[in-house]
Amino acid sequence: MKIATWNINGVKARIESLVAWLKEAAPEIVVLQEIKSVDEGFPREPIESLGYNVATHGQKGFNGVAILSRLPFDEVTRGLPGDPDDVQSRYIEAVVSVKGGVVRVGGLYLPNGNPIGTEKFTYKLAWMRRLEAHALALLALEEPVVLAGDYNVIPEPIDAKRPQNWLGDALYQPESREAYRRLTGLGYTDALRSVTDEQVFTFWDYQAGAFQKNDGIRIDHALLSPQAADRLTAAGTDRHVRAWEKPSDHIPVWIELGFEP
DNA sequence: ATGGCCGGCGCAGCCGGA
Repeated sequence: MKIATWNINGVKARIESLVAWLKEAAPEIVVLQEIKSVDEGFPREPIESLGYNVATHGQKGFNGVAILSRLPFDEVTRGLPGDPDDVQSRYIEAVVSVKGGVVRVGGLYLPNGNPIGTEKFTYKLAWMRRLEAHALALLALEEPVVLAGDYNVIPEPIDAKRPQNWLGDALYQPESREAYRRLTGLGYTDALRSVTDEQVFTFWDYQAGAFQKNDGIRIDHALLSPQAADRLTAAGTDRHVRAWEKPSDHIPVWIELGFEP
């Protein structure tokens, strides 16, 4: 089964591209970030028409995440545990049944954190601590777990065309990269990095002709619990989508797991 | 070499993004 993540930067602005991509990529499960919509404003119909169940965790104007699944949801939970006062919609998790068990998918939109030295960066690091705690708790379930989304972390120098340009940026701070490494240290596998050593990007800024110059970064990731990593057969990106009319600045990232629906 | 964008909100121009 194919599971994908895509920061679409506004679901209403991207609905035509989303439908076109769902038709061609045909993923079983998709997590979306930056839907920038309240739940009632989410364009469910064109997606449900393609055979997807839709669960949203929206917010007015910015942020917002969603999960689409051709398999019925056994369970959906909204919000990342660990801070009841956090009002930002950045996490949604669902469980679906497959032959012989379940797959659990968490879709996340990790805070950008810029500029460093402000409460925005503090919030990012606190959010990553909460994600770490939740990821650890999920390991105890011994299920195939996929934590996919826009992590807003450039893990290594190879993950940026010009790493020196990101030295003062929250996406590439030592604290951000350490927090990401703690997730893999728990036993989660960076799916894309486990299938290739090559430079792969998932984001190119709208400004300065960044895509034309391939001045990109890899910040959208899928982390796999051991039970999911054991079933990983492929991982990749849909780079051509960035060249479409009115593109998101991020592209879809996908994995294939050897589970039968 | 430098600087160059986009979506939402709401109807001008700012906020947030990365």
